[in-house]
Amino acid sequence: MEQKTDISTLSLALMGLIVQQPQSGYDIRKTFATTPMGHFSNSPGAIYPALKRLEKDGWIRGKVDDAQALRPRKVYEMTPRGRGVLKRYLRRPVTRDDVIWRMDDLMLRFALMDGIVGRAATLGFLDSLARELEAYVAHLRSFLADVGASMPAVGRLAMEQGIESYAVNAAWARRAIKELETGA
Amino acid sequence: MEQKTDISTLSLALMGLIVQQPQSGYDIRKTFATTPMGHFSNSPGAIYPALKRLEKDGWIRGKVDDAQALRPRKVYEMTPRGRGVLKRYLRRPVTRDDVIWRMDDLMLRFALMDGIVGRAATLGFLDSLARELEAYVAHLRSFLADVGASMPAVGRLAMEQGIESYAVNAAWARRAIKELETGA
DNA sequence: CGATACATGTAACCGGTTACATGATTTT
DNA sequence: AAAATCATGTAACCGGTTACATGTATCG
Repeated sequence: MEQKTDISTLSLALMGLIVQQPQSGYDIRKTFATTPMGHFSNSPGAIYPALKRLEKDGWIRGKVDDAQALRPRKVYEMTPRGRGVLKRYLRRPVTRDDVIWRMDDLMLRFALMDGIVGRAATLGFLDSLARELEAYVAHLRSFLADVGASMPAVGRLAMEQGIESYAVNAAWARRAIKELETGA
Repeated sequence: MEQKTDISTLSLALMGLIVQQPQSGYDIRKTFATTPMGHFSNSPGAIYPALKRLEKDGWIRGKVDDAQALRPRKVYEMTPRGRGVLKRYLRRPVTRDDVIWRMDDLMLRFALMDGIVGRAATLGFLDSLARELEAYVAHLRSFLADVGASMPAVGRLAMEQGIESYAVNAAWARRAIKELETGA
């Protein structure tokens, strides 16, 4: 029995909302439309099919709620199996590839994990995130030091923008660790 | 005669390399593999089909170079039509949607535009980029001020990360303007 | 009566990812 | 002889985007 371990960022966002409180696709769309969570999509043509897939995989379960709505709503809730998959996914180590290719995904994982796998795991996550970011920043800086002189000004500036972005994320992660350790 | 105006980030990166110097898919892959440009893809299954599409659209033209290679290389060069499309694309105004959904694309546009549409356009681009970023940061900050108190600590921290990223990009854009104005 | 909110969906399209194929030459 | 380099590609799959479809109920 092979275990599928890959989850798209959108699916992760959907599960992250559903795990906090059972809700319908429409509810999710409203959240996406009114908060920065909308960063993860805003089109029904992505959300409804994604919910179907999650249901087909047995990670969420939809119940038709015909009670008082104009049109029957389908309220999804997490299955135990889905919770397990989600926990495993959230506990995956942070890789270099993640920080290069999937920063969005990492931030979403961070936002969800505290409530699902606990504070200790969150702190560990932030620490490894900071390490990977710092290592990557060092790599980019040395690349820039090597070839920067021979690059046109705009090329150098573009690289600096990238480096600064990663660096500010690393600093943020360090600060987040402190806040979570001292705060509640 | 409708004019297609949409260009994927990968296609833009390909044209950006080819416009600077005619080259083959393999050359491009090497650049992607050894520089941060690799951020825009690294798989032949994306690059070769994308080159074919660009050729089919008449934006680039490939010539087989059978000279001394082990296996014949196909060297692509820009067509006048392709140059026109590229210029028009690079001159498009910066929108709010761009900064939310396509920051990568914006940075690539910045890196390419100086050489293709000139310094003045680049400075104008940076100014409107900074404005859009600052406006979006203000929007996010006011959202956070409204609902931040009622959010869990990790939610607030996640939002702060996003805000800081945009803010550092805005500051970078302002600094880039100064450097490009005073430098060469 | 028309617009808006509620609520869920489908179909066509596009393009990126993964994995594999091909085949010559040079290096170990 | 095996592995790596040069160089280009294809096929299957997946999932996101866009645009459209559907139907009720309430509000102005």
